[in-house]
Amino acid sequence: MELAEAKLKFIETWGKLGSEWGINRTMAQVHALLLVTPEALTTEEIMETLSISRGNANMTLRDLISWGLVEKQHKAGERKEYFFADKDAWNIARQVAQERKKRELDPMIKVLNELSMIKGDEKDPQFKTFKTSIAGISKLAGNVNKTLETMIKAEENWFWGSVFKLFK
Amino acid sequence: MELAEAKLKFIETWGKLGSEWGINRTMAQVHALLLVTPEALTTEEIMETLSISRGNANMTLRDLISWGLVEKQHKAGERKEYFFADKDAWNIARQVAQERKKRELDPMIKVLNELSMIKGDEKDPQFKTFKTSIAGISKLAGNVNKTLETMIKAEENWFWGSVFKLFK
DNA sequence: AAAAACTTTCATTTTTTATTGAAAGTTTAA
DNA sequence: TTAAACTTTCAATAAAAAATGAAAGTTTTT
Repeated sequence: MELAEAKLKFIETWGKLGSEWGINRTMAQVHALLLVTPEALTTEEIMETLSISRGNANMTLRDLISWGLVEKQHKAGERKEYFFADKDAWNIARQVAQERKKRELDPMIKVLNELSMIKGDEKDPQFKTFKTSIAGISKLAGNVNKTLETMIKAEENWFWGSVFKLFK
Repeated sequence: MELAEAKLKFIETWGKLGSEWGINRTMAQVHALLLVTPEALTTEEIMETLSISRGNANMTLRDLISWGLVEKQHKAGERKEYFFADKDAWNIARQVAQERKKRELDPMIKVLNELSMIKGDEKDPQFKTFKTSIAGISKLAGNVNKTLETMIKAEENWFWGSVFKLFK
């Protein structure tokens, strides 16, 4: 396989994975492109390589920046903005974990806490099932939350080292 | 908050979470409904409660069964099928982990392995960046994979106990 | 063997999500 | 100050995903 072909394959695969996990395919593709590109790229270059419009490229890049996965760069004497992705997989994972926690897990936990409060007749099977199910999901969400907090702060080797020491 | 209201809130929230994670909102809602319902429900009841069509209910339930989250039940002397969800959050998490691993992580790892094979000029920055990025992602994917394998086989208390012993 | 009770399929429609591109906005340079 | 270089916005359009519902399929009962 040629390098060019491999890059395309990676962009396609990363895009597909993203879309399966609720991340806009184009956004994942732009990220993939930047991941396999040593230099920072301009909007123009990204538009051309991925055949997307200026508007799409602009909004996608803004999104990637808001996810903390891409940063703007400026080259001396040039007006254009360049975009560059952190290539470190652990940083990427932490960043994604942090954002999804903030955007999705934290609000979920908030709702679960509200729902846990509900009072009712302990003899009513409807009530009991509700209580028990919510409690179980709350507990799980709490454990995931703690693990993510640890991960977000952790250094890669320490984290996996810790995990695998026990799992062996 | 009334129980009925709380149920609706849970169904809505679970549906939203699902859609953010690439799972059809209706599918997550049907799952949520079954999670807070002690008895098994018929297609008819699900259709009515969630205001969805017969076709949608049928396909969604089949999907949930294929994810291992819901099972069919038959009541003696009745022709209708009833649907019931496992309420155990750890079972649900394991089941989802197992399916997503199979459907998404495993294929990703396969592609990453192919892409890792590529040979080229170590002096070429394009090539070097590609190699390094893919290697980093591969390593991460491998660690996630191992952790999921452990989790899928694990008993809940042992798993979280192990994780938190180290993280403290 | 025909009707009744129920489930599944799938072409069509609806809804949701993503993309386009031209116009408006902004910043720098002439 | 105005033109050039570049970025952002957003109404309109297109594409993708989900939902509908009527017809076809299946199994059981009469």
